Amino acid sequence: LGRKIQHIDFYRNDLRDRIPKDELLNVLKGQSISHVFRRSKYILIQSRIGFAIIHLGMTGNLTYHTCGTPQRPHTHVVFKVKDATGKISYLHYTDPRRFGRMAFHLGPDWQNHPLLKTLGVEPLETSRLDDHLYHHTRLKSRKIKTIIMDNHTLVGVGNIYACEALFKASINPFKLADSLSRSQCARLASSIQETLKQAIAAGGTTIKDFRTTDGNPGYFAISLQVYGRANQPCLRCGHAITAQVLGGRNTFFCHFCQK
DNA sequence: CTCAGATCCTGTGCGC
DNA sequence: TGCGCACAGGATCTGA
Repeated sequence: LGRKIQHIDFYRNDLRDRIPKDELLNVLKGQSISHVFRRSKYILIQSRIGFAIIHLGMTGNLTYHTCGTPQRPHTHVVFKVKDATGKISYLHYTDPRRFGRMAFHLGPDWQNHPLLKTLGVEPLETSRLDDHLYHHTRLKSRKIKTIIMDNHTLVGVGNIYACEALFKASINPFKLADSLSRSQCARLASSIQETLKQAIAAGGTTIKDFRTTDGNPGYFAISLQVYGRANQPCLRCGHAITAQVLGGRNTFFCHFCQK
């Protein structure tokens, strides 16, 4: 916060989408950073002009360096930053699989950006997530797992946490959404919140690539109850965990515990 | 309305 | 040892 972006170097511009270089320079170059926050998995960096919007995708990360030249392969963007004392540092955007994304928004109304305006609720900032889930599941014949992974319903729940939350709530991922009772919605809502809180407290889930901002892996993987445990015994009942594709994603659950 | 399948991408881990 | 292939995942799009 308060630091000034002096320059941005782009080493390639094809992430998931083309990086809007000129627009990002317009928003950030010569400007000081007034606010940094996130909505869903999008990081927003605010200046007087507008916002840079950054999604890290699967394998993206932002790290500080004293050197402006890329230190690792797959460093695609480098922000040159000056603090109040005049000290220069460099924020490197690195993303091997280039599933990440950079976008921009002019003016203060970031909520209207096309990537952000259709997003559902923040699960940890919604007091009645149970009601929200109940209303969102009525008259829906989709399977419940695809509903909680859909960012139009709520954000932040990817494949790993969807599997874990459904196990915690004892709900079968293939169950049709509108067949969930009110109490099942309540159980699912609190399971989602608990799962996310526990994962955040553990520093996230590292399967392979993920690193926290200090460069360490996240330790939630050791707490996973079902994800990645196909054919291993359910930790609650001992029956074998099932792996089955749902919505194009491998889905892990216990046939016996999850109804 | 819903879903399967494809798409974007690279590192990894497997079988042969 | 080395090659080819399947797989992982967030978000979105197409066609059925």
